Amino acid sequence: MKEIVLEARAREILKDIIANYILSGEPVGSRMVAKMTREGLSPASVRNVMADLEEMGLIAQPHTSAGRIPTEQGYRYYVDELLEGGALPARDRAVVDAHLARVKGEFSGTMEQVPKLLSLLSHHVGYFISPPVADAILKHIEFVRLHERRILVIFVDASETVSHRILDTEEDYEARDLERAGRYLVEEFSGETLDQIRARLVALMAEEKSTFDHLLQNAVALGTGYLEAEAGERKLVMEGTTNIMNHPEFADVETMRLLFQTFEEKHRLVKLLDRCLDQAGVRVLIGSETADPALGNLSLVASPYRLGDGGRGWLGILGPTRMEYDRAVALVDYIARLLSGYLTRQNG
Amino acid sequence: MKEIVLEARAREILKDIIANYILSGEPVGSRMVAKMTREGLSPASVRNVMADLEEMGLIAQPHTSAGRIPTEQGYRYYVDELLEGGALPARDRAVVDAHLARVKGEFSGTMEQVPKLLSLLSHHVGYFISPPVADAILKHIEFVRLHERRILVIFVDASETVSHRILDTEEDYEARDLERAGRYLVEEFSGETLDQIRARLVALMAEEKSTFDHLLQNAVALGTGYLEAEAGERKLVMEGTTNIMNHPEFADVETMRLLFQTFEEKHRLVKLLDRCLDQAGVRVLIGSETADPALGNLSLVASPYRLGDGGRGWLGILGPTRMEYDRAVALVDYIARLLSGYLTRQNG
DNA sequence: ATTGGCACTCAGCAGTATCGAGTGCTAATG
DNA sequence: CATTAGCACTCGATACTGCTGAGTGCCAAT
Repeated sequence: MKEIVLEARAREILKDIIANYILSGEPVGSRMVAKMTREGLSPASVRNVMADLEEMGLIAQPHTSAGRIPTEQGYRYYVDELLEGGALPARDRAVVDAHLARVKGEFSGTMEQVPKLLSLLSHHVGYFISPPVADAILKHIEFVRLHERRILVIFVDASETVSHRILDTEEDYEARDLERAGRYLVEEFSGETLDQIRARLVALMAEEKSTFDHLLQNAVALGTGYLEAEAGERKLVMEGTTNIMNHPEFADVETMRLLFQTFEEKHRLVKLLDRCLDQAGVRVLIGSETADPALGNLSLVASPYRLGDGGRGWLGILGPTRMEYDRAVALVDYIARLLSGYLTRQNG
Repeated sequence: MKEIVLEARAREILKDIIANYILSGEPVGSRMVAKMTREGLSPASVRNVMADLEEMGLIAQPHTSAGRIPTEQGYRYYVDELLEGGALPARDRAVVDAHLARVKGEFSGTMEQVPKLLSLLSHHVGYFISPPVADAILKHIEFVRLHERRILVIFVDASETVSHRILDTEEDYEARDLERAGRYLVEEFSGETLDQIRARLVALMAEEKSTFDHLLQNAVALGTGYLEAEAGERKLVMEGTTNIMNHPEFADVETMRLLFQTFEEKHRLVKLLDRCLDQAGVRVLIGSETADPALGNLSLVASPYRLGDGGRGWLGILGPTRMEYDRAVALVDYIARLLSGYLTRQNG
């Protein structure tokens, strides 16, 4: 995409148009802008500039006799160039602090609270995506015999996330062996990520094949069984989806139906964010940039967070393209930083 | 409520009106009914009967020059008196059988599949409510030391439901003691419900207070800690909420917003069903009978299921009052019976 | 008891007129 | 030469109109 350069006045006017539209939701006319802008420009002059902005594709008219609304590119420019990254208001910071302090360090509580907070303070949809299980750090693992050839695997992550899975095995294991297998795995691999463990297990098996005793083989078999089942999985929690309905641009029932169906297939959003996994800091995807037609004209504000050394997850806000980006970015950024601090400290 | 008695012809006509309205969603006029009814009644005669039915409050006109639609009482009469309880079509039975066979006996899988099935086959919202935790039967319990004074309790139910909870304790327990405590509880209380266990624990403590060794005290303390935290809790899974949007009677965005907000507070539905816990068999609540204004003109079809001896849960369908009650009832009934069979057998 | 006939009601729809917000262009202005 | 006042024009929104047709209630005829 070619660089867009605007002189000061055009920038000012574009900013006014977008800011106004975000607040009111209605097309902004030249008179309105003329009133807002500091220097007493006449509507006619403003119109000239607006014509230029329209030619550049930054704003558009819904119909001939209407004011202008931002295009996606307009929002893009606004977010990239015109937003001065203010801090989150103290009031909101206090709310976040209070809620997160209560679940400090406990991952499952965090997973509940964060999307609620994001939704509450933004009035949009808040989401929280856990790091991939493959990056989880082993703290404890336990095998429980349920029946013959049916074993419950319980896995505890360094951040105290508990997950479990029922495995149907070929062989029938005895409770005592399972216990020892679990203890062995904890002693040997505690503190490593599942990916690392998997790698070392394979290496160990190749290297010392002959010297393996039955116990170790069991542990390995069960461990890899668990790993394979869980590996790429991530959990997504969304909160406040009904907020979407408050916005007039989604008054159309058909659009809404599509949208909510998308919400039900959560993995889509996860995939979407995986594509920009490399990025650090807050990232904003506007409208069609999400590359998911079902998301229609929604925007996504996302930030990664670090879970100790154990991997990265995502959190953020999903709302209409007409969103208060400054607030949204500040909020997401604040929570992501705070959370990384908590979870990392807790884990060190 | 006073008994309503109708002669054969009125019953026939009422049934035709409601059946037709359920299918078409549009008010049914006298001409329409005259065409359907076997004996060649003229529209004028039908009108007379309709006037009677309206007087009795079973049907109503949305406006003067429109046909009739059923009132809530009309639906009530229809469901109670006019519905011949046909069996679920073989086609649907096959779908249910196929899906449930795959998760046969495994509770967590069932909990996922059942609401999906209900939603899929009814095109409405399917829900599934687990039995209260207090009725769960202990199969295995395990304590894991996470930090000092921070313990993970893992509880496995006879139906292989796994739940866990993190407890912050007063005392710092050693890993070895925790292990022994867990083993003690399993040996002593395995096969009993949490409620029974709680009762016996209290009794034991009162009775042999002096002879208690430290270990047992620990086990009791931890066990009751877990019990108190979890006791009344039940889980609710809902599926297919977007189906609601397909129905024209919910085209209004404001109604829909309210409805979805209600869906987010799941406990409401649970409470609702707890009020009719005594009932056996399929139960139908129509419109305001749900006693929850936010549910607007929705109806609820519900049936309890038995989880072995371990307690009862609920499953069912939530849809517009204009619902194919015969199909819905047959579906809910079939799944509830099938499930009770599976889960009970598995557990014996 | 049933039914044909008839006057009546009323939602929905299409057509029409009006209004006003906002534009683009042009000519006048400092 | 940038700015601006003025003006003709466009077009969505709104309100009013009349028409149509589905459906009713009632009454008199069968």
